[in-house]
Amino acid sequence: MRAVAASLTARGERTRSRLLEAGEEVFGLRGYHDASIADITNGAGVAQGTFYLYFDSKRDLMRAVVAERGHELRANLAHATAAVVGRIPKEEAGFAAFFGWMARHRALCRILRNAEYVDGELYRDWYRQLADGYTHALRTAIDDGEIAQVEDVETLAYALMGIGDFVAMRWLIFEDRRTVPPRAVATISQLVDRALRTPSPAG
Amino acid sequence: MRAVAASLTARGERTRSRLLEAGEEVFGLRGYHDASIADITNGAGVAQGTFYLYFDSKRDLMRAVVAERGHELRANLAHATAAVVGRIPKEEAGFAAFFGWMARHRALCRILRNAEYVDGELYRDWYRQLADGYTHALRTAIDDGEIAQVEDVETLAYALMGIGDFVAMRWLIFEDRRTVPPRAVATISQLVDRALRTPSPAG
DNA sequence: TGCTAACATGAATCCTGAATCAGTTTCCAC
DNA sequence: GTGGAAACTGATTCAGGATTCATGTTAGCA
Repeated sequence: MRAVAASLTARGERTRSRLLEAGEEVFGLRGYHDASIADITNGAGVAQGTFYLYFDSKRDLMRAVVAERGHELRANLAHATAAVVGRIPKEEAGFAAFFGWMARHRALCRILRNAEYVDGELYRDWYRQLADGYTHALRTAIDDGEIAQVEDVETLAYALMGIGDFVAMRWLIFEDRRTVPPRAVATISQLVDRALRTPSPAG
Repeated sequence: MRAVAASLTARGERTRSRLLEAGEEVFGLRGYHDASIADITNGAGVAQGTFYLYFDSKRDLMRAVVAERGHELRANLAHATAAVVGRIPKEEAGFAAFFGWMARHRALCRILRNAEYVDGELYRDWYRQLADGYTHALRTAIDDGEIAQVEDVETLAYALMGIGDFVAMRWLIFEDRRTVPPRAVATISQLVDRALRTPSPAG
């Protein structure tokens, strides 16, 4: 029953986008359940009723925030690695881009952990979409002899994602830092290099 | 203002423990916010008022559940690796024990992701306590030349924890399986072995 | 048997906050 | 400059659920 459905003038577009940003911030700060619509509309500088012109419900906003940022992140990662040659250098560029993006969206980092009970599908999809692309890229690299064989490629993808997620969490959330420190990034490079490099020079 | 404080007869102990178990289950199923006290007391087979004889609040129960299970997990991991010789075999035993324990406590796996906004300290402490012990063990192994040097040992600990967490999530939560499949465990063994093994036989 | 403290009950209270709605304001095409 | 559609407003409604409380039940001990 969204009143302002597909159309949206420039003005409406701006308001929607302000709500989206306020939502990201407030959800990140207070968590989904403790974030009130009033908090969000205050943050966006509109009245409470305005909220429902753009989103069906609080949950609907949450979905929109995660979906929107998910697109951005995946596009960002694709762009950051596209020009890099070789899977291992691509991994390093990918981790750097991931940490950079997450540092700029720390709220989202926290939102995601909250998302499972707001919308289970949403939460799974966030990781699955990342994992699917990742798995495919890794499999190609293995087939091309660029990186070492593994028993299960999908597990490799999840393992690498887990590394990124936890190291980001350690610094950006636990310590509330604005960046992941270089020595942490360097450590990941070492690990990835050792874990993925083919045993002998590829033939 | 907990009525039945430190004393607790056998009967009281039993009731408390039933509430704790019901809490773990219901929090895991519905999430912290959607779990009602009524759900929990139903699950435990007691009346609503009884809840407040044992816990100050819903949040207090959450804390108790996480703290109690945290102790169990750490004890379990310590026990599973104690008799194993060598850091890399210890890692394999540790991952196996972690997956086994998590499979038996899938609710907790989901609860944790929810815990950040219920009690931030609680959430951080869960990982920090694991990471601190882990970091110490890895540093010792590096000093002993058992595993390869890394730039930052704590990052290594978080990276390994992230691998375990994500692979557990993939199978136990996303697929709702009762175990992590052997090929996933084998893949992790390969990765850990490659990432940690010293380049040349240790001197 | 009767007494007391521990344990248990569940209806009633009370507050929070999502969603609604009856109107008001802005914008632009004509 | 006027009509109407698109935006916007914020007080009000309403349901859900955490917590309380007045009261009942059990178990062990003199």
